[in-house]
Amino acid sequence: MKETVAARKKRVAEIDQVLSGRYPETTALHFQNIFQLLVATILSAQCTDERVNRVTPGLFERYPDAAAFASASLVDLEEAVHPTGFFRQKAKSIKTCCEVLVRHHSGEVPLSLEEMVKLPGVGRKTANMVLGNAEGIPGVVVDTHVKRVAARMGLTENIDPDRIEGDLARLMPDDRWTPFSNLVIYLGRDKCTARKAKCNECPVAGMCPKIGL
DNA sequence: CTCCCGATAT
DNA sequence: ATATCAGGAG
Repeated sequence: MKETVAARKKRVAEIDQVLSGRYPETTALHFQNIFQLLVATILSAQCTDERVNRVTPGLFERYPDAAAFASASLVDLEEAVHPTGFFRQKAKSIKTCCEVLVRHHSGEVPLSLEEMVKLPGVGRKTANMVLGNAEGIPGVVVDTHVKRVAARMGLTENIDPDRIEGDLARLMPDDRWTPFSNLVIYLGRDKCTARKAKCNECPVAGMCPKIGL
């Protein structure tokens, strides 16, 4: 029988509560300000945070702000971000993004989703992640982990990330959007992995239809 | 839909 | 050998 919206909301609240207790601190990307988090998040595409964190300290020492990246040599930048993969793409994204920041935003990261998404190399996932974690502006982050876990746990029937974002947003108050996203991402990396999910070790297995609702 | 990149898990 | 990894652009 089909789960009601109210029942699903309650289940989400329980999942949120259990994960909050289990994973008190989930921020994995190292940053000191919103600009650094933006750059780090662009670098994190299809790559682990660990590899990103290995690169960013030296990167921000060499390029402290948007102006520095905007005037950087593309070849140097490519070399600096090389270990994170997709290095040509990412170097170009960061450089052109910083050029836009300098040209149209006084070198500062705009604090709205609509403006951030206009930046080259920045989509909704990146914008929501950055605004939520650096500025406390609520947003559901739908990355590959959230997409997978939400589907497995029966929190959405959609495949499209934008629709999943809407589905999850409607299931909880907006002040839980960012924390819940972080928790689910952590769970996705830790237990609910893409290839071989460790359901026997999962703290919210009891709330997952895959195990038994 | 493909492409970008390379390491690692399976 | 192949799928996947904190995706987004063309």
